[in-house]
Order: sequence, then structure tokens, then C-alpha cells
Amino acid sequence: MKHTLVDTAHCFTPKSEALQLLIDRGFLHQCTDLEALDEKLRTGPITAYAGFDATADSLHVGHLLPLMTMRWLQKTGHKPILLVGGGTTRVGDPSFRTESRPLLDDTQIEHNLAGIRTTVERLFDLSEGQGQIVNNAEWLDEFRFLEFLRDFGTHFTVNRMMTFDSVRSRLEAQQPLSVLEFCYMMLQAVDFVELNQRFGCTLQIGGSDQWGNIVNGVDLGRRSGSQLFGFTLPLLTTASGSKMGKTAEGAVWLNPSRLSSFGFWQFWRNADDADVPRLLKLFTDLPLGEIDRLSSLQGQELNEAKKILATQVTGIVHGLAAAEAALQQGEALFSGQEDLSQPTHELPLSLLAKPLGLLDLLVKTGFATTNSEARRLIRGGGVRLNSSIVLEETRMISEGDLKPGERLTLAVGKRRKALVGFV
RNA sequence: GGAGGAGUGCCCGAGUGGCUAAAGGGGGCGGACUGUAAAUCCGCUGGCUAUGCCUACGUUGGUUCGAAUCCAACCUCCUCCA
Repeated sequence: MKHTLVDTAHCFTPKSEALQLLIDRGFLHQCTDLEALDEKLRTGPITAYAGFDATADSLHVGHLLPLMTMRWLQKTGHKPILLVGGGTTRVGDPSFRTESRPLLDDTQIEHNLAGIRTTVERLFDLSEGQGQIVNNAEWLDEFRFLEFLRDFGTHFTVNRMMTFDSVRSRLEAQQPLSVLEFCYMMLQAVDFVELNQRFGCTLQIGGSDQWGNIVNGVDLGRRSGSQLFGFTLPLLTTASGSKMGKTAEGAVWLNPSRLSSFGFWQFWRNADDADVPRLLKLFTDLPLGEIDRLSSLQGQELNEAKKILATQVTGIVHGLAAAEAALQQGEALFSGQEDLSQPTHELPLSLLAKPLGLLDLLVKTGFATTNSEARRLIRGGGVRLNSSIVLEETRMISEGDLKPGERLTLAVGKRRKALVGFV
């Protein structure tokens, strides 16, 4: 039960296109058997999967790494399976969490699955035989308890399950770990084997925190006679050490209904200097040569690389048109000559019929979540209306504030600006 | 089932009758400096129809002029014992 742990691939030269590409671009953290996987990838198309919980109606930036990995696999001729955890979400992955997760009901999960689907559909070719979305509720819902125990329970020992970091950390922290959550790792292993039997899936991709769960699946597969592989991705942190993917409004969502293309674009545009090369390799399709060139830019010039990064990623996740529009908006708003492009926010003109306060406007455009927060922003001198700082909390929006086209610019801080149009 | 311990704001964590919308830290946001970067310094960080009002220290009741703080019951978790 030993697995080759390959943290870096210095000593290994892959022969398969897929693995070569993934390693060069920095996707590999660990692999259960790198050489055998390489051979398998080289000799023919394989089917791989990555799992996603259905805890929200949109995926977020943290999910983008496995998604990109799967995307490259598809581009190099392999078949991706995007597994959504319709079944497992009802249990909740306890890995490295200090608290139990709230359990979701079926209608909520159903709603979440639909939201996730919209993103996945844009990233992958899901036509017949190319790739697919699978819901593990399909089989998990079917299991009967005794049957499950008999078929799978015999292959797991509590002794071993206890040794997993995800479990141990919870126990050592004296945090509760319910049997329900404890069994999660069995379910994930069963998923892998089930996908292997149904679709010939032989590879699972996951975050580095999933290593234990993935290995479980690989071991279970061996017991039923299949050689399975696990491949984990590095944990993404920003140069300043924090976990990537959080901003003002919380998580950076992939779904445009949760975060506008402009907001998404801005997230990447505001990346830390030191992160740019890595982000370009992981989250764009640009050739490595081009990335090297962009990465060599220094100082202010690096901002060009950030724009390219932002536009590329937004293009992949939201579509080219949206990415271009976001770029235009960014250019226009930050170069001072706003207008031309489309408003970032459109509000009904009828709002102006009654006196509209600036506080209200800030909340309506999403810059503040509450009136109090809007007030604080104004008090701190962080709000600009048509480029001039507003200090009166009671400021009303009047006809005079509107520029031709019934629009005005609103900015909160240095980085968040919007063109507000009334239609 | 028994004994002991714990549950505080986004997170960690102090607080054991009024001075507590609750120390301190983290995170986040805003300002200055810049390059829509980093680092640094300063400020803010429950809500509202706002010189006041409402909600908040596991839940529900109680004592008190007054409770996160005292009492009771309950819920959840931890440790030890059976």
C-alpha cells in the first residue's frame, strides 16, 4: 500500500503529451504512480474525473484549478467526467474543517447543481463521447445500508481511516467528527470505483487536501482488480500567503449571476505581481513561450501581463465577448475617460422619479451591502461620484449628476469603479 | 447512565452584575504612498426611517432598578468513569 509521492517532477521526464503539459504548467503536486500513469496516458485516451460538492449554486475560483486540469486533459484527447456531489453533499466532506457542515436538502442541492452546470458547460465539450457531467446521487441513492456494508465496509479498516490527516486533525483539535462525516471518505472511494466500472474512469484529480480520499479510492479499486490513479494539485496561495480566492464580497464566484464579468476580470487584474507567472500558466491557455515573455516584464509594465491574464481567464470562464467587454470597461474606467462601453450596472430610470440617495445607490449597485456600510465608506472618503469625492452621507442623486446617456460613474476605493446607466 | 469542562461578533479570543455594541489579534474594507501591485503608516469594521432606536455573548425562562456575567431547565460538544 505504498504510493510514489512525487512533489516535484525534476527526476522524471514524461512521455505523454498530457502529463508533460500538466507538469510544465505547474499542475502536479502528488501522484500515486506517475510512471504508470504516464504510460497509460501515452498509449491511449483515458477517462478522468474530478468531484465538486454542490454546496452553492456556483463554483468559485478555488474550483478552477481542477477544472483547468480536466480541461487540459480533454484538450490532449482524454475524456473528462465532472462529478457533482448530489449524493455526497448530503453528507459533507469533513476534510480539514473544524466544524461540521450544514446539511442541505434536496431542492437546494438540485438548484445548486443547475448553477454549477452552467459553468461546466462553458469550459468543456460535453458532446457525446467527449465528456460528461455525472451526479453521484445516481448510485449513492441506490445503496441499501447492509448491502453497502457488505460490499464496501469489508475493504476499509477504521485503523487506517483514523490515520488520515483529515480525521486526525479533527480529533486532535478535539472537534466532533460524526460517523456521517467519517464515512464520507468511503463514499468518495466508492465514487471512484463506480465511475471506473460505469465509464472506465481510471484517474481522479483533486486538491492536495484530497490526497487521503483519493488514495482510498485507488486502494479500493485495486481490491476489485482495477489499477486506478490519483493526481493532486498544489494548494494555491497568493504571494502574501493567504488562500486564494477571497475578496471584498467573499468568494470569487465563477457564475456571472453571482459575480459580474467585470468583477471577475478585476479580480485577476488585481493579482499580486509575484503571482502573475504562475497564474498565467495555470489559468490561461497561452503557450509557455508567450507566458515567459509576459513574466519577464518588470514594474509597471507587468500591468499589461495582468490585463492579458484577466482577459484570458475571463474569456475561458465567461466567454470571449464578456472578457472583451470587461477589458474595455476596465480601460475606460481607469483611464479616466469613461463612457463608450456598456454600463457595469443598469438601473431602471424610474428610480430617479423619486429622490434617490447616494446611500441607496451604493447598495443598489452592490458596492455596499447595507446602508451603514455605505455610510462608513462615505465617511472614510472612499466614495467618488463622477470622479469627485463625496463626503455628505445625505447626498442625493439629481438630474445634474447624469451625463449624456443617463449615466454616471461611481467609484468605491481605487479599484472598484462602475459606470451606472439608467434605462 | 455518573462526574467534570465548554458554547462570545466573519475567525481566534478576553471578559464573571452597571463604565459592554462587548478588550486584543487575524481577516476585510477605506485613506496616504504607488502601478487598479507589494510593503508601510492611519482610520473603519452589527443593523435602522439615526443626537435616538433595535438586535446580539448556545436555547428558553427566572432573579435584579440593571445580566454575556447570577439561578433553573433544555440543546450541542469535549474529557474521564460505567
